[in-house]
Amino acid sequence: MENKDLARIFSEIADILEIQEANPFRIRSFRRAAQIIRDLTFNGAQASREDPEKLRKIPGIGEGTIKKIQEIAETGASQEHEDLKAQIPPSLLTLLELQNLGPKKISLFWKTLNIGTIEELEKAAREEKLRSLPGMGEKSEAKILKAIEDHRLLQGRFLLDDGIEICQGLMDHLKSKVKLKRISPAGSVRRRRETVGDIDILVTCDSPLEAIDAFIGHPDVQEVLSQGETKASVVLRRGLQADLRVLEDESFGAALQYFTGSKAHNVALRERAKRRGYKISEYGLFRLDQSGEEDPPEKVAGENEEEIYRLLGLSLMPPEIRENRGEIEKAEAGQLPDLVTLEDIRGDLHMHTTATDGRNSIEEMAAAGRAVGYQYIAITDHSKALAMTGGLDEKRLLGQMEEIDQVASRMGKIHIFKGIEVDILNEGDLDLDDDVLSQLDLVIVSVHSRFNLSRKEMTSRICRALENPHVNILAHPTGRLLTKRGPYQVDLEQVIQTARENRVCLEINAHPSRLDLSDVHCRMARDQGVLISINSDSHSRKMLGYQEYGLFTARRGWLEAKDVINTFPLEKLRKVLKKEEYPAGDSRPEAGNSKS
DNA sequence: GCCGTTTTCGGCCCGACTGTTTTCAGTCG
Repeated sequence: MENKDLARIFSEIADILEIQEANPFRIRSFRRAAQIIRDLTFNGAQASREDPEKLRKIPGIGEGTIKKIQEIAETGASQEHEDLKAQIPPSLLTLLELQNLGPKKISLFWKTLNIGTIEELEKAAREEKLRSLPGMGEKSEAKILKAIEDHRLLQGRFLLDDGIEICQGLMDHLKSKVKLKRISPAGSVRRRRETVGDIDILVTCDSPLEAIDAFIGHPDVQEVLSQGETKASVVLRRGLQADLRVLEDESFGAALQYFTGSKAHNVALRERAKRRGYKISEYGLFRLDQSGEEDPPEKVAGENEEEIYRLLGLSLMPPEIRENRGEIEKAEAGQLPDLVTLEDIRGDLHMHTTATDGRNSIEEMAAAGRAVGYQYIAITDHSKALAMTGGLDEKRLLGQMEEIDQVASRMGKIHIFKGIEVDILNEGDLDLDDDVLSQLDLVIVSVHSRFNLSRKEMTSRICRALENPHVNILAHPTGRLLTKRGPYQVDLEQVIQTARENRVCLEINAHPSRLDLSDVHCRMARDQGVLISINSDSHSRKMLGYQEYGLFTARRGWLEAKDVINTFPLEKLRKVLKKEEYPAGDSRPEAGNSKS
């Protein structure tokens, strides 16, 4: 039993209790437990049997939680969870995924109109049956229809971290069951797209049928869609489709190229091949005879990707940029970007501590940063407007700055920047006084409220904040939550220009559910010479590892190390934060020519 | 459900916004 599965049970219990209007503090306990379990650095189910004291010592985990974990570890389920599920329609919880719809409203709709599914809710809203309910009106009805529309648009895709994890699990399973020669993920997982629609795995081996059997025999397989000698398709328990293809060694590279895509990239590549007298397929690159007929086709490449690209006059390009956004032209000219790598990253400039809504102390975060080899980190807790997190006011912030000095003197080796993630208020004012901001090394600004301003209002609100001379970084610039909430309306071109003029950097928030800036906007910023900071926005030390996902997005946005400030050595970064330097893009040859 | 302690039960991050009300409930972060 994985921590994620355990955590899901606890949070579902909380969801159902909430709909039933149970004791809110009990609900909060379940949620807290779910969060803690999700973030455990060891297997919780296993610990509950072998060393329950290890769990008991964690604040927020009490006897009740431990008993539940033990029960789930032993029986695979929790009786209370099962009982609760039996009391509501199974689909009721999915209504919680709709924006602006919480447990109270859902409970009301269910109890008065017997609404248990999104479809029923939509019907009721269209028939104007909701508006007569207490606390409801025309506008609420319209908002619900909008939320349903948003939900449909975002449905059916999974976050990249889930995709990678599920894919890795399947690959590990295959490797443990069958002797494989080669194995690789393909598709959007390999391209590191921010969300993935399905999982593609390619293998070569001597016994294809065994590979197929092992694949469909995975414990998470819920349904086998198709099963043949070289290919199988399944639906996994979590609703995601996965495909396995078993190949010959000599066509592995061709298949990898073909199934990695993207579709647009492949179409462009096939056109190019045809112009040059080739045909390209999942089985290889074939030279056609003079007449353009393929009889007999001569296979000239297929075992590895590099050969195929080389014969088409192209250097091999990283999977992340295969989107037909100009990479083929650059590859032809030998001008592919030298993409930033994880090894280039020297620090993390956005993280929280127990002073607000983080779960580790300054010292713990610094130690964790040092452990991953960082030269510097920045402590950037929330400001007071975010009351729910216990955001810092001026006085507490000054206290924290002193504390950072003390920790820094103890820690040595890793540099700790004193920072803040200060809220951008309604009109673009900042939530803390300028004279305190001026004493910090690093000021991050971000929007956490009033997401539905008009595009014009939001743009001017954000730009006004960027004009404050103390501001260094705009965090999660569009506020989106992948698969849950779209970006707020904002003119990013205007924001990018304002950032450039004021020597402000834009963030790639590396949290897998944000990845904000997106790859495309990242490229846009880069082309305008705006510097980027890749930040984990960690709320616990474990989350420092999210940097990898920010890095994927940066690579998909064509960033090189010189575009990313947290690849800079300490002294250079200091100058950027003081706005003495802003070494980006002044003479970027392709500035303004990004092809999309 | 968890915690701390006043060892046996009471308290448990909260402010802003929206749409509905005519003083507030629900949702979000």
